[in-house]
Amino acid sequence: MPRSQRTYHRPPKQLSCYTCQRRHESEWSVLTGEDLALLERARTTIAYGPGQMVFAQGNPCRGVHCVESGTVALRKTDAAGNSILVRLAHSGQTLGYRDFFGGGGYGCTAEALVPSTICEIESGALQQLLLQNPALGLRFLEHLSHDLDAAEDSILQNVSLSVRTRLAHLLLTLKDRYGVSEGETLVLSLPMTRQDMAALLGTRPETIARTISAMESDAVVSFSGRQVTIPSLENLLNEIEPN
Amino acid sequence: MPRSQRTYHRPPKQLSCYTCQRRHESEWSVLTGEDLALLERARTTIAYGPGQMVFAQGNPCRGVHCVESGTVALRKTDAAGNSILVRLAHSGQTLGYRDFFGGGGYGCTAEALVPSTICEIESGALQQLLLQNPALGLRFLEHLSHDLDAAEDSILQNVSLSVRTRLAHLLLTLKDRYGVSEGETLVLSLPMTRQDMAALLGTRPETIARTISAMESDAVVSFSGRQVTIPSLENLLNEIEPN
DNA sequence: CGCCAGGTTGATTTCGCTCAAGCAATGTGG
DNA sequence: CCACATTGCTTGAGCGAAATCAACCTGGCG
Repeated sequence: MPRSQRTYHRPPKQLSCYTCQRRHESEWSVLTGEDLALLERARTTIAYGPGQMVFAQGNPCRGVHCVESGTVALRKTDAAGNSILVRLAHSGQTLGYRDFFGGGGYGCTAEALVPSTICEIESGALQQLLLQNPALGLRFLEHLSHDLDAAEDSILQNVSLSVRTRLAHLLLTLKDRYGVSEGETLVLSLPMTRQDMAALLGTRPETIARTISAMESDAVVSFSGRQVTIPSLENLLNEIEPN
Repeated sequence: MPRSQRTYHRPPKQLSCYTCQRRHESEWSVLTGEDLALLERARTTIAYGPGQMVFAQGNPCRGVHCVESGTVALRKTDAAGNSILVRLAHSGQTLGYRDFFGGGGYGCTAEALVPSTICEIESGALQQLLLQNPALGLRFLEHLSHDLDAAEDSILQNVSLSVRTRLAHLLLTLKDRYGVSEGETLVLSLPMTRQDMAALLGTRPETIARTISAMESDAVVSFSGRQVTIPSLENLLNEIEPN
């Protein structure tokens, strides 16, 4: 359950697809001229606070969502109420395309973890763009392929690797985006709670806590709230190659 | 390791995209006229025997593959040698599109489980078709979206459900394609070994054997080689709703 | 101040893995 | 045609990683 479902929105600063730096990293980079103008017209920008929901699993898909800034968690819940954190989405990434193409409702719930600015592209315009510009579809195909690849890797990881190894993997993927290097040591500030980490690794919060203290007593990492200190990247890398 | 990697091929009977019944269930159903003619020209048909490899993980992607008849297993192996069966592909389904769109090599190995006839569509032609006909790309986007959805469901299942429940799920999904109803009881002939079932559920062959005998002593199912008898579908359905 | 969600720690249990042995069916070569 | 290897399957014994249940701590906040 997201911390807050209130519809409080920070007033977004003025954005435009023409000036958006993120656009060049995204699928929309293939658009020019009239196509880009259509995108601009179909866009709505909304600012979300931490804990606010961007869209909810099962709701009809309104369009796709571009993260201009911030971090968004995608959660999936099954009928029995079990839930996992499918993945994190960062600035420059597009959300909800899976649901747009697949039809039906959203397959997961999206929740902003930190203050985030997100543009929403309305379905009709997107449909039109895709039919006008095959290159856009190809970009989405590429994106979706990589996501599928990542999902399959994640299945394989879950069945074959220990929680400790998976946690090491997670920290290593987070370091690029949230880490600051201070000489030899590396400091990262986690964008999420331990419960979220547990949901991401397909385990329980207690297990995360235990694994963290085990790694701390081996001096591989040092946690303090959401601050993680990694004295030697070398040691952390050794965690994922146990042989 | 596939049973056989010999390049022995049964002579395929003459096929054509124009007469292919499977085409209407597939992405290619949106093609007409010159596009369809291009598809026909880019097609090569190959017949595979059980255990033969259609393509291997890591190899460069030659194009996409359409299953005209048969059943194909898609396996994925990680660096440490752990392997899972990602999914099964049946007649009318297209394989290798993920790898085509994502670039790089094939992300998994495809192996025919039963005698199968598979058409290969060469990359260049596919690229051209996608640029000429945006609707084709949309069909692939839809397909890929569903696959991603299935992969995420599978992650959720693996972490939250017991092997017994997952096995019940598997039998229920197989019943539509491989089951024959005999009055009240249902008989299905599995297209795969128990080892494959284990790989599909992310577990070990021993665990599958144990789970099967547990379910047999509860009279939910009855196995005899690859023949499974389900006296009451009701009972099997109860397995997946334990409350 | 007390509440509460998030986090930690401990004790116990359990599910599934590992290792190991044995069996049946199939295939192979002498 | 038999001896032997191979492959798939089953069963047993023991173990271990992680889940569960439960208590307790901590910091933020109304």
